Amino acid sequence: MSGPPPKGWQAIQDEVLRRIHARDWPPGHVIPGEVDLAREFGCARATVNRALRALAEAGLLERRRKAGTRVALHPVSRATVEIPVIRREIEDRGHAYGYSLLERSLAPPPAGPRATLGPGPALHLTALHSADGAPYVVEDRWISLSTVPAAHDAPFDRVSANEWLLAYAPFTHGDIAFSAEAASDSQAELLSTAPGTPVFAITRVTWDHTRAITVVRLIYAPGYSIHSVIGGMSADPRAAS
Amino acid sequence: MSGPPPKGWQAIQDEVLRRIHARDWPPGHVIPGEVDLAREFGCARATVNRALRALAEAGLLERRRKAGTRVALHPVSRATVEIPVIRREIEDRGHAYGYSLLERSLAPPPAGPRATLGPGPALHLTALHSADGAPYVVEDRWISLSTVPAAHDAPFDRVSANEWLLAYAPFTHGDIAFSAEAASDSQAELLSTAPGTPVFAITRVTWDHTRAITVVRLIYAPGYSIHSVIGGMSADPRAAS
DNA sequence: CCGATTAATATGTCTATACATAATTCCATG
DNA sequence: CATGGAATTATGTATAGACATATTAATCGG
Repeated sequence: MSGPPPKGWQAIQDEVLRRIHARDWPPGHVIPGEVDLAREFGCARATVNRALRALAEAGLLERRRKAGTRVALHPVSRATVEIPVIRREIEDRGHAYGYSLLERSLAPPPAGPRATLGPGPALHLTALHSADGAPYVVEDRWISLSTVPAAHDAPFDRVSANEWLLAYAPFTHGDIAFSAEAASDSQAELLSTAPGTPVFAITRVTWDHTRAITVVRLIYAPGYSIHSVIGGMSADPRAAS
Repeated sequence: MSGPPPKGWQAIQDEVLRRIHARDWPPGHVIPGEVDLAREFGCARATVNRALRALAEAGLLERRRKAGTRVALHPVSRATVEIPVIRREIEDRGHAYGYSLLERSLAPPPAGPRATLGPGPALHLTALHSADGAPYVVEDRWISLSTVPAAHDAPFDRVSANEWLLAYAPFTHGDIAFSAEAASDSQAELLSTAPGTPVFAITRVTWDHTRAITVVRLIYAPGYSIHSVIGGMSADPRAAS
Protein backbone atom coordinates (compact mmCIF):
# COMPACT_ATOMS: atom_id res chain seq x y z
CA MET A 1 0.00 0.00 0.00
CA SER A 2 2.34 2.70 1.24
CA GLY A 3 5.47 2.79 -0.83
CA PRO A 4 8.95 2.39 0.54
CA PRO A 5 10.05 5.02 3.06
CA PRO A 6 11.47 7.95 1.12
CA LYS A 7 15.19 8.56 1.24
CA GLY A 8 17.16 11.72 0.80
CA TRP A 9 15.69 15.18 0.79
CA GLN A 10 12.13 13.91 0.64
CA ALA A 11 12.62 12.06 3.91
CA ILE A 12 13.74 15.31 5.50
CA GLN A 13 10.79 17.12 3.99
CA ASP A 14 8.44 14.51 5.43
CA GLU A 15 10.00 14.75 8.87
CA VAL A 16 9.80 18.54 8.89
CA LEU A 17 6.20 18.30 7.72
CA ARG A 18 5.48 15.85 10.50
CA ARG A 19 6.90 18.19 13.12
CA ILE A 20 4.89 21.10 11.79
CA HIS A 21 1.78 19.00 11.88
CA ALA A 22 2.49 17.55 15.29
CA ARG A 23 2.87 21.10 16.57
CA ASP A 24 6.45 20.41 17.63
CA TRP A 25 7.05 23.48 15.55
CA PRO A 26 3.88 25.59 15.80
CA PRO A 27 3.06 28.43 13.38
CA GLY A 28 5.51 31.26 13.80
CA HIS A 29 8.13 29.06 15.38
CA VAL A 30 11.67 29.55 14.17
CA ILE A 31 13.05 26.15 13.32
CA PRO A 32 16.72 25.17 13.68
CA GLY A 33 19.14 26.38 11.04
CA GLU A 34 20.20 24.32 8.08
CA VAL A 35 23.54 23.48 9.65
CA ASP A 36 21.89 22.10 12.79
CA LEU A 37 19.34 20.09 10.85
CA ALA A 38 22.03 18.74 8.56
CA ARG A 39 23.94 17.55 11.60
CA GLU A 40 20.81 16.03 13.13
CA PHE A 41 19.81 14.19 9.98
CA GLY A 42 23.37 13.27 9.15
CA CYS A 43 23.39 14.79 5.70
CA ALA A 44 24.84 17.71 3.81
CA ARG A 45 23.45 21.20 4.26
CA ALA A 46 22.47 21.31 0.59
CA THR A 47 20.11 18.41 1.17
CA VAL A 48 18.38 20.20 4.01
CA ASN A 49 18.24 23.30 1.85
CA ARG A 50 16.52 21.36 -0.92
CA ALA A 51 13.85 20.11 1.48
CA LEU A 52 13.22 23.44 3.18
CA ARG A 53 13.20 25.36 -0.08
CA ALA A 54 10.52 23.08 -1.47
CA LEU A 55 8.41 23.60 1.64
CA ALA A 56 8.91 27.33 1.41
CA GLU A 57 7.79 27.33 -2.22
CA ALA A 58 4.73 25.43 -1.11
CA GLY A 59 4.00 28.23 1.35
CA LEU A 60 4.46 26.27 4.57
CA LEU A 61 7.71 27.89 5.59
CA GLU A 62 8.95 31.44 5.41
CA ARG A 63 12.64 31.88 4.98
CA ARG A 64 14.73 35.01 5.35
CA ARG A 65 18.44 35.41 5.41
CA LYS A 66 19.93 35.78 8.78
CA ALA A 67 16.48 35.69 10.38
CA GLY A 68 16.16 31.99 9.73
CA THR A 69 13.26 29.75 8.78
CA ARG A 70 9.91 29.92 10.48
CA VAL A 71 6.65 28.05 10.13
CA ALA A 72 4.19 30.20 8.20
CA LEU A 73 1.60 31.97 10.35
CA HIS A 74 -1.06 31.72 7.69
CA PRO A 75 -0.55 28.50 5.79
CA VAL A 76 -1.66 30.20 2.60
CA SER A 77 -3.04 27.27 0.74
CA ARG A 78 -2.30 27.52 -2.92
CA ALA A 79 -4.40 25.63 -5.39
CA THR A 80 -2.69 25.00 -8.66
CA VAL A 81 -5.26 25.01 -11.41
CA GLU A 82 -4.30 23.50 -14.73
CA ILE A 83 -5.65 25.31 -17.75
CA PRO A 84 -5.44 22.96 -20.70
CA VAL A 85 -6.33 23.64 -24.29
CA ILE A 86 -10.07 23.20 -24.66
CA ARG A 87 -9.79 20.40 -27.18
CA ARG A 88 -7.53 18.44 -24.84
CA GLU A 89 -9.78 19.10 -21.88
CA ILE A 90 -12.71 17.59 -23.74
CA GLU A 91 -10.81 14.70 -25.26
CA ASP A 92 -9.19 13.84 -21.96
CA ARG A 93 -12.65 13.37 -20.54
CA GLY A 94 -13.33 10.86 -23.28
CA HIS A 95 -15.66 12.97 -25.37
CA ALA A 96 -15.63 13.82 -29.04
CA TYR A 97 -14.45 17.36 -29.62
CA GLY A 98 -16.35 19.68 -31.90
CA TYR A 99 -15.56 23.22 -32.99
CA SER A 100 -17.40 25.78 -35.06
CA LEU A 101 -16.49 29.34 -35.83
CA LEU A 102 -19.47 31.61 -35.45
CA GLU A 103 -18.08 35.00 -36.28
CA ARG A 104 -14.87 36.50 -37.59
CA SER A 105 -14.57 40.22 -38.06
CA LEU A 106 -12.27 43.20 -37.86
CA ALA A 107 -13.44 45.90 -35.54
CA PRO A 108 -12.31 48.32 -32.89
CA PRO A 109 -12.58 46.50 -29.58
CA PRO A 110 -15.16 47.59 -27.02
CA ALA A 111 -14.23 49.28 -23.78
CA GLY A 112 -13.05 46.22 -21.87
CA PRO A 113 -10.61 44.71 -24.34
CA ARG A 114 -9.64 48.15 -25.66
CA ALA A 115 -8.04 48.96 -22.34
CA THR A 116 -5.49 46.23 -22.85
CA LEU A 117 -5.34 45.86 -26.63
CA GLY A 118 -5.39 49.54 -27.52
CA PRO A 119 -7.79 51.43 -29.78
CA GLY A 120 -6.58 50.04 -33.12
CA PRO A 121 -8.69 47.50 -35.03
CA ALA A 122 -8.49 43.99 -33.69
CA LEU A 123 -9.70 40.60 -34.80
CA HIS A 124 -12.89 39.52 -33.15
CA LEU A 125 -13.78 35.85 -33.02
CA THR A 126 -16.76 34.01 -31.63
CA ALA A 127 -16.71 30.25 -31.53
CA LEU A 128 -18.41 27.31 -29.92
CA HIS A 129 -16.63 24.26 -28.61
CA SER A 130 -18.70 21.15 -28.05
CA ALA A 131 -18.30 17.77 -26.39
CA ASP A 132 -20.11 14.81 -27.95
CA GLY A 133 -22.22 17.30 -29.85
CA ALA A 134 -23.37 19.12 -26.72
CA PRO A 135 -22.34 22.75 -26.36
CA TYR A 136 -19.42 23.03 -23.98
CA VAL A 137 -18.06 26.55 -24.01
CA VAL A 138 -18.50 29.77 -25.93
CA GLU A 139 -15.28 31.55 -26.84
CA ASP A 140 -15.40 35.30 -27.31
CA ARG A 141 -11.98 36.54 -28.30
CA TRP A 142 -10.17 39.69 -29.42
CA ILE A 143 -6.74 39.34 -30.98
CA SER A 144 -4.30 42.21 -31.32
CA LEU A 145 -3.28 42.48 -34.95
CA SER A 146 -0.32 44.67 -34.13
CA THR A 147 1.13 41.99 -31.89
CA VAL A 148 0.02 39.05 -34.05
CA PRO A 149 -0.25 40.27 -37.66
CA ALA A 150 -0.29 36.67 -38.90
CA ALA A 151 -3.73 36.26 -37.36
CA HIS A 152 -5.11 38.49 -40.11
CA ASP A 153 -4.72 35.69 -42.64
CA ALA A 154 -5.62 32.78 -40.42
CA PRO A 155 -9.11 31.47 -41.13
CA PHE A 156 -9.78 29.94 -37.69
CA ASP A 157 -12.54 27.86 -39.28
CA ARG A 158 -10.95 24.49 -38.59
CA VAL A 159 -8.42 25.18 -35.88
CA SER A 160 -9.59 27.32 -33.01
CA ALA A 161 -7.71 30.44 -32.01
CA ASN A 162 -7.28 28.71 -28.69
CA GLU A 163 -4.84 26.31 -30.33
CA TRP A 164 -3.58 28.47 -33.17
CA LEU A 165 -2.27 31.13 -30.84
CA LEU A 166 -0.36 28.63 -28.76
CA ALA A 167 1.47 27.54 -31.86
CA TYR A 168 2.02 30.89 -33.57
CA ALA A 169 2.00 33.44 -30.78
CA PRO A 170 3.11 31.89 -27.50
CA PHE A 171 2.73 34.10 -24.48
CA THR A 172 5.20 34.97 -21.81
CA HIS A 173 2.68 35.59 -19.07
CA GLY A 174 -0.95 36.24 -18.51
CA ASP A 175 -3.75 37.08 -16.20
CA ILE A 176 -6.79 34.95 -15.53
CA ALA A 177 -10.00 35.49 -13.63
CA PHE A 178 -12.80 33.11 -12.68
CA SER A 179 -16.29 34.39 -12.08
CA ALA A 180 -19.96 33.54 -12.16
CA GLU A 181 -22.17 35.31 -14.67
CA ALA A 182 -25.67 35.25 -16.02
CA ALA A 183 -25.87 33.88 -19.53
CA SER A 184 -26.79 36.54 -22.09
CA ASP A 185 -29.47 35.84 -24.65
CA SER A 186 -26.99 34.87 -27.33
CA GLN A 187 -24.83 32.85 -24.99
CA ALA A 188 -27.86 31.05 -23.61
CA GLU A 189 -29.00 30.09 -27.08
CA LEU A 190 -25.58 28.74 -28.01
CA LEU A 191 -25.35 26.77 -24.79
CA SER A 192 -28.92 25.46 -25.10
CA THR A 193 -30.02 26.98 -21.86
CA ALA A 194 -32.20 29.83 -20.66
CA PRO A 195 -31.02 33.46 -20.53
CA GLY A 196 -29.94 34.42 -17.04
CA THR A 197 -28.76 30.92 -16.16
CA PRO A 198 -25.63 31.01 -13.99
CA VAL A 199 -22.58 30.11 -16.03
CA PHE A 200 -18.94 29.80 -15.15
CA ALA A 201 -16.75 32.34 -16.88
CA ILE A 202 -13.03 32.59 -17.43
CA THR A 203 -11.53 35.87 -18.56
CA ARG A 204 -7.96 35.68 -19.70
CA VAL A 205 -5.41 38.13 -21.05
CA THR A 206 -2.10 36.94 -22.44
CA TRP A 207 1.01 38.92 -23.19
CA ASP A 208 4.20 38.61 -25.11
CA HIS A 209 6.51 40.58 -22.90
CA THR A 210 4.88 44.02 -22.91
CA ARG A 211 2.53 43.51 -25.86
CA ALA A 212 -0.95 42.16 -25.27
CA ILE A 213 -1.75 39.24 -27.56
CA THR A 214 -5.35 38.45 -26.89
CA VAL A 215 -8.26 38.90 -24.56
CA VAL A 216 -10.66 36.01 -24.31
CA ARG A 217 -13.82 35.26 -22.42
CA LEU A 218 -14.88 31.66 -22.05
CA ILE A 219 -18.49 31.07 -21.06
CA TYR A 220 -18.98 27.47 -20.02
CA ALA A 221 -22.18 25.49 -20.17
CA PRO A 222 -24.11 25.23 -16.89
CA GLY A 223 -22.73 22.67 -14.47
CA TYR A 224 -19.10 23.27 -15.35
CA SER A 225 -16.65 23.42 -12.48
CA ILE A 226 -12.92 23.55 -12.01
CA HIS A 227 -11.27 21.10 -9.66
CA SER A 228 -7.91 21.29 -8.00
CA VAL A 229 -6.00 19.93 -5.06
CA ILE A 230 -4.40 21.90 -2.29
CA GLY A 231 -1.55 21.11 -0.02
CA GLY A 232 -0.60 17.75 -1.43
CA MET A 233 3.16 17.75 -1.06
CA SER A 234 3.36 15.18 -3.83
CA ALA A 235 2.62 17.81 -6.46
CA ASP A 236 4.01 15.38 -8.95
CA PRO A 237 2.03 15.13 -12.20
CA ARG A 238 2.34 11.36 -12.13
CA ALA A 239 0.65 11.26 -8.74
CA ALA A 240 -2.57 12.55 -10.30
CA SER A 241 -3.65 9.12 -11.43
CA MET B 1 13.90 50.38 -14.92
CA SER B 2 14.87 46.80 -15.60
CA GLY B 3 16.98 45.44 -12.81
CA PRO B 4 20.51 44.20 -13.22
CA PRO B 5 20.95 41.24 -15.55
CA PRO B 6 20.43 38.08 -13.52
CA LYS B 7 23.41 35.94 -12.69
CA GLY B 8 23.68 32.29 -11.95
CA TRP B 9 20.93 29.78 -12.56
CA GLN B 10 18.35 32.46 -13.27
CA ALA B 11 20.42 33.73 -16.17
CA ILE B 12 20.42 30.24 -17.62
CA GLN B 13 16.69 29.96 -17.07
CA ASP B 14 16.17 33.23 -18.89
CA GLU B 15 18.30 32.14 -21.81
CA VAL B 16 16.52 28.82 -22.11
CA LEU B 17 13.22 30.65 -21.90
CA ARG B 18 14.37 33.00 -24.62
CA ARG B 19 15.30 30.13 -26.93
CA ILE B 20 11.97 28.44 -26.37
CA HIS B 21 10.19 31.64 -27.10
CA ALA B 22 12.32 32.51 -30.10
CA ARG B 23 11.51 29.06 -31.51
CA ASP B 24 15.15 28.08 -31.54
CA TRP B 25 13.78 25.16 -29.58
CA PRO B 26 10.21 24.62 -30.79
CA PRO B 27 7.65 22.58 -28.87
CA GLY B 28 8.64 18.94 -28.81
CA HIS B 29 12.28 19.70 -29.50
CA VAL B 30 14.81 17.79 -27.41
CA ILE B 31 17.23 20.30 -26.03
CA PRO B 32 20.90 19.59 -25.34
CA GLY B 33 21.79 17.62 -22.25
CA GLU B 34 22.80 19.19 -19.01
CA VAL B 35 26.45 18.43 -19.59
CA ASP B 36 26.46 20.20 -22.94
CA LEU B 37 24.61 23.21 -21.62
CA ALA B 38 26.92 23.40 -18.64
CA ARG B 39 29.87 23.47 -20.98
CA GLU B 40 28.22 26.10 -23.17
CA PHE B 41 27.34 28.36 -20.28
CA GLY B 42 30.57 27.68 -18.50
CA CYS B 43 29.05 26.52 -15.26
CA ALA B 44 28.54 23.37 -13.25
CA ARG B 45 25.95 20.82 -14.26
CA ALA B 46 24.11 21.36 -10.97
CA THR B 47 23.46 24.95 -11.97
CA VAL B 48 21.93 23.92 -15.28
CA ASN B 49 19.92 21.30 -13.42
CA ARG B 50 18.54 23.94 -11.10
CA ALA B 51 17.39 26.09 -14.01
CA LEU B 52 15.87 23.27 -16.02
CA ARG B 53 14.17 21.74 -13.02
CA ALA B 54 12.46 25.02 -12.25
CA LEU B 55 11.24 25.28 -15.83
CA ALA B 56 10.01 21.70 -15.70
CA GLU B 57 8.08 22.41 -12.51
CA ALA B 58 6.54 25.38 -14.27
CA GLY B 59 5.36 23.04 -17.01
CA LEU B 60 7.46 24.42 -19.86
CA LEU B 61 9.83 21.50 -20.10
CA GLU B 62 9.32 17.78 -19.83
CA ARG B 63 12.18 15.80 -18.46
CA ARG B 64 12.70 12.07 -18.48
CA ARG B 65 15.74 10.10 -17.55
CA LYS B 66 17.74 8.89 -20.43
CA ALA B 67 15.26 10.40 -22.89
CA GLY B 68 16.43 13.91 -22.11
CA THR B 69 14.66 17.23 -21.83
CA ARG B 70 12.13 18.42 -24.36
CA VAL B 71 10.06 21.54 -24.76
CA ALA B 72 6.52 20.77 -23.68
CA LEU B 73 4.09 20.15 -26.56
CA HIS B 74 1.20 21.67 -24.69
CA PRO B 75 2.51 24.44 -22.49
CA VAL B 76 0.01 23.51 -19.81
CA SER B 77 -0.47 26.85 -18.20
CA ARG B 78 -0.90 26.51 -14.50
CA ALA B 79 -2.58 29.24 -12.56
CA THR B 80 -1.68 29.28 -8.92
CA VAL B 81 -4.64 30.53 -6.97
CA GLU B 82 -4.04 31.70 -3.44
CA ILE B 83 -6.79 30.81 -1.00
CA PRO B 84 -6.42 33.07 2.01
CA VAL B 85 -8.43 33.06 5.19
CA ILE B 86 -11.59 35.06 4.53
CA ARG B 87 -10.84 37.64 7.20
CA ARG B 88 -7.46 38.30 5.67
CA GLU B 89 -8.88 38.46 2.19
CA ILE B 90 -11.27 41.19 3.25
CA GLU B 91 -8.83 43.10 5.39
CA ASP B 92 -6.16 42.99 2.72
CA ARG B 93 -8.59 44.78 0.43
CA GLY B 94 -8.84 47.50 3.03
CA HIS B 95 -12.32 46.72 4.28
CA ALA B 96 -13.63 46.16 7.77
CA TYR B 97 -14.25 42.50 8.44
CA GLY B 98 -17.49 41.35 9.99
CA TYR B 99 -18.61 37.90 11.04
CA SER B 100 -21.81 36.48 12.39
CA LEU B 101 -22.73 32.92 13.19
CA LEU B 102 -26.18 32.10 11.89
CA GLU B 103 -26.61 28.51 12.88
CA ARG B 104 -24.81 25.86 14.91
CA SER B 105 -26.26 22.40 15.25
CA LEU B 106 -25.45 18.74 15.50
CA ALA B 107 -26.98 16.62 12.80
CA PRO B 108 -26.30 13.77 10.44
CA PRO B 109 -24.90 15.33 7.28
CA PRO B 110 -26.92 15.25 4.06
CA ALA B 111 -25.93 13.11 1.12
CA GLY B 112 -23.11 15.26 -0.25
CA PRO B 113 -21.03 15.78 2.89
CA ARG B 114 -21.97 12.35 4.22
CA ALA B 115 -20.04 10.70 1.41
CA THR B 116 -16.82 12.18 2.75
CA LEU B 117 -17.56 12.69 6.46
CA GLY B 118 -19.37 9.43 7.10
CA PRO B 119 -22.86 8.88 8.50
CA GLY B 120 -22.14 9.83 12.13
CA PRO B 121 -23.41 13.13 13.52
CA ALA B 122 -21.39 16.15 12.48
CA LEU B 123 -21.32 19.80 13.40
CA HIS B 124 -23.19 22.02 11.02
CA LEU B 125 -22.39 25.71 10.86
CA THR B 126 -23.82 28.52 8.81
CA ALA B 127 -22.18 31.90 8.95
CA LEU B 128 -21.97 35.17 7.10
CA HIS B 129 -18.79 37.11 6.50
CA SER B 130 -19.11 40.75 5.58
CA ALA B 131 -16.90 43.53 4.27
CA ASP B 132 -17.63 47.09 5.44
CA GLY B 133 -21.02 45.84 6.56
CA ALA B 134 -21.95 44.47 3.15
CA PRO B 135 -22.47 40.72 2.88
CA TYR B 136 -19.43 39.09 1.36
CA VAL B 137 -19.76 35.33 1.56
CA VAL B 138 -22.01 32.73 3.10
CA GLU B 139 -20.22 29.83 4.75
CA ASP B 140 -22.04 26.50 4.95
CA ARG B 141 -19.85 23.99 6.77
CA TRP B 142 -19.91 20.47 8.16
CA ILE B 143 -17.20 19.45 10.61
CA SER B 144 -16.38 15.85 11.44
CA LEU B 145 -16.59 15.42 15.20
CA SER B 146 -14.73 12.15 15.09
CA THR B 147 -11.75 13.82 13.46
CA VAL B 148 -12.05 17.09 15.40
CA PRO B 149 -13.74 16.34 18.74
CA ALA B 150 -12.60 19.70 20.12
CA ALA B 151 -15.00 21.40 17.73
CA HIS B 152 -17.87 20.14 19.87
CA ASP B 153 -17.03 22.66 22.58
CA ALA B 154 -16.01 25.55 20.35
CA PRO B 155 -18.66 28.24 20.15
CA PHE B 156 -17.69 29.68 16.75
CA ASP B 157 -19.62 32.81 17.65
CA ARG B 158 -16.64 35.16 17.61
CA VAL B 159 -14.01 33.30 15.65
CA SER B 160 -15.16 31.67 12.45
CA ALA B 161 -14.57 28.00 11.83
CA ASN B 162 -12.58 29.17 8.84
CA GLU B 163 -9.90 30.42 11.22
CA TRP B 164 -10.47 28.12 14.19
CA LEU B 165 -9.83 25.00 12.15
CA LEU B 166 -6.56 26.34 10.80
CA ALA B 167 -5.33 26.75 14.36
CA TYR B 168 -6.75 23.60 15.94
CA ALA B 169 -7.09 21.12 13.12
CA PRO B 170 -4.61 21.83 10.35
CA PHE B 171 -5.06 19.79 7.21
CA THR B 172 -2.55 17.81 5.26
CA HIS B 173 -4.28 18.12 1.92
CA GLY B 174 -7.55 19.03 0.37
CA ASP B 175 -9.70 19.29 -2.67
CA ILE B 176 -11.27 22.44 -4.02
CA ALA B 177 -13.77 23.19 -6.75
CA PHE B 178 -14.94 26.46 -8.29
CA SER B 179 -18.33 26.72 -9.88
CA ALA B 180 -21.18 29.06 -10.75
CA GLU B 181 -24.50 28.53 -9.03
CA ALA B 182 -27.88 30.12 -8.68
CA ALA B 183 -28.42 31.67 -5.26
CA SER B 184 -30.99 29.80 -3.21
CA ASP B 185 -33.73 31.73 -1.43
CA SER B 186 -31.90 31.75 1.89
CA GLN B 187 -28.54 32.52 0.33
CA ALA B 188 -30.06 35.33 -1.71
CA GLU B 189 -31.56 36.90 1.37
CA LEU B 190 -28.27 36.76 3.26
CA LEU B 191 -26.39 38.23 0.33
CA SER B 192 -28.99 40.95 -0.27
CA THR B 193 -29.74 39.80 -3.76
CA ALA B 194 -32.48 38.06 -5.66
CA PRO B 195 -32.95 34.29 -5.68
CA GLY B 196 -31.49 32.72 -8.79
CA THR B 197 -28.78 35.34 -9.11
CA PRO B 198 -25.51 33.82 -10.37
CA VAL B 199 -23.04 33.49 -7.53
CA PHE B 200 -19.52 32.19 -7.37
CA ALA B 201 -19.16 29.08 -5.25
CA ILE B 202 -16.18 27.32 -3.74
CA THR B 203 -16.58 23.79 -2.43
CA ARG B 204 -13.70 22.55 -0.35
CA VAL B 205 -12.89 19.34 1.49
CA THR B 206 -9.88 19.12 3.76
CA TRP B 207 -8.23 16.06 5.21
CA ASP B 208 -5.81 15.18 7.98
CA HIS B 209 -4.05 12.26 6.37
CA THR B 210 -6.92 9.83 5.76
CA ARG B 211 -9.54 11.44 7.98
CA ALA B 212 -11.83 14.09 6.55
CA ILE B 213 -11.92 17.24 8.67
CA THR B 214 -14.52 19.43 7.10
CA VAL B 215 -16.61 20.06 4.03
CA VAL B 216 -17.42 23.67 3.31
CA ARG B 217 -19.33 25.55 0.69
CA LEU B 218 -18.64 29.24 0.25
CA ILE B 219 -21.23 31.22 -1.64
CA TYR B 220 -19.89 34.63 -2.58
CA ALA B 221 -21.86 37.77 -3.17
CA PRO B 222 -22.54 38.63 -6.82
CA GLY B 223 -19.62 40.20 -8.62
CA TYR B 224 -16.97 38.18 -6.83
CA SER B 225 -14.14 36.84 -8.93
CA ILE B 226 -10.84 35.13 -8.37
CA HIS B 227 -7.76 36.50 -10.04
CA SER B 228 -4.48 34.82 -10.73
CA VAL B 229 -1.46 35.07 -12.94
CA ILE B 230 -0.16 32.46 -15.33
CA GLY B 231 3.27 31.83 -16.69
CA GLY B 232 5.13 34.58 -14.88
CA MET B 233 8.48 32.98 -14.21
CA SER B 234 8.97 35.33 -11.30
CA ALA B 235 6.51 33.41 -9.15
CA ASP B 236 8.10 35.15 -6.24
CA PRO B 237 5.68 36.30 -3.55
CA ARG B 238 7.52 39.58 -3.24
CA ALA B 239 6.93 40.29 -6.92
CA ALA B 240 3.19 40.56 -6.27
CA SER B 241 3.46 44.12 -5.10
C1' DC C 1 19.90 58.44 23.86
C1' DC C 2 20.17 58.15 18.94
C1' DG C 3 22.24 57.23 14.58
C1' DA C 4 25.82 55.34 11.72
C1' DT C 5 29.21 51.78 11.12
C1' DT C 6 30.68 47.21 11.69
C1' DA C 7 30.50 42.42 12.92
C1' DA C 8 28.01 38.20 13.03
C1' DT C 9 25.02 34.88 10.98
C1' DA C 10 21.53 32.12 8.29
C1' DT C 11 20.21 31.44 3.95
C1' DG C 12 21.34 31.54 -1.26
C1' DT C 13 24.10 29.85 -4.63
C1' DC C 14 28.02 27.64 -7.14
C1' DT C 15 31.51 24.03 -7.89
C1' DA C 16 33.40 19.46 -8.67
C1' DT C 17 32.73 14.90 -8.01
C1' DA C 18 30.37 10.74 -7.25
C1' DC C 19 26.90 7.46 -7.26
C1' DA C 20 21.77 6.23 -8.03
C1' DT C 21 18.02 5.45 -11.09
C1' DA C 22 15.22 5.08 -14.94
C1' DA C 23 14.85 4.15 -19.79
C1' DT C 24 16.38 3.51 -24.08
C1' DT C 25 19.31 0.90 -27.24
C1' DC C 26 21.44 -2.89 -28.76
C1' DC C 27 22.74 -7.52 -28.90
C1' DA C 28 22.83 -12.31 -28.04
C1' DT C 29 20.04 -16.13 -27.69
C1' DG C 30 16.17 -19.13 -28.31
C1' DC D 1 11.57 -12.78 -35.52
C1' DA D 2 10.68 -12.27 -30.83
C1' DT D 3 12.70 -11.64 -26.39
C1' DG D 4 15.30 -11.29 -22.37
C1' DG D 5 18.94 -8.99 -20.57
C1' DA D 6 23.05 -6.13 -20.51
C1' DA D 7 25.38 -1.80 -21.81
C1' DT D 8 24.58 2.94 -22.31
C1' DT D 9 23.07 7.38 -21.14
C1' DA D 10 20.66 11.53 -19.27
C1' DT D 11 18.63 13.02 -15.39
C1' DG D 12 18.21 12.79 -10.11
C1' DT D 13 20.39 13.27 -5.99
C1' DA D 14 24.10 13.66 -2.50
C1' DT D 15 28.47 15.71 -0.69
C1' DA D 16 31.95 18.98 1.13
C1' DG D 17 33.60 23.18 0.61
C1' DA D 18 33.46 27.90 -0.70
C1' DC D 19 31.83 32.47 -1.43
C1' DA D 20 27.75 35.84 -1.88
C1' DT D 21 24.13 38.42 0.19
C1' DA D 22 20.75 40.07 3.06
C1' DT D 23 19.68 41.27 7.72
C1' DT D 24 19.97 41.44 12.30
C1' DA D 25 22.67 42.52 16.32
C1' DA D 26 26.36 44.82 18.42
C1' DT D 27 29.32 48.60 18.84
C1' DC D 28 31.03 53.10 18.58
C1' DG D 29 30.66 58.13 18.13
C1' DG D 30 28.23 62.22 18.81
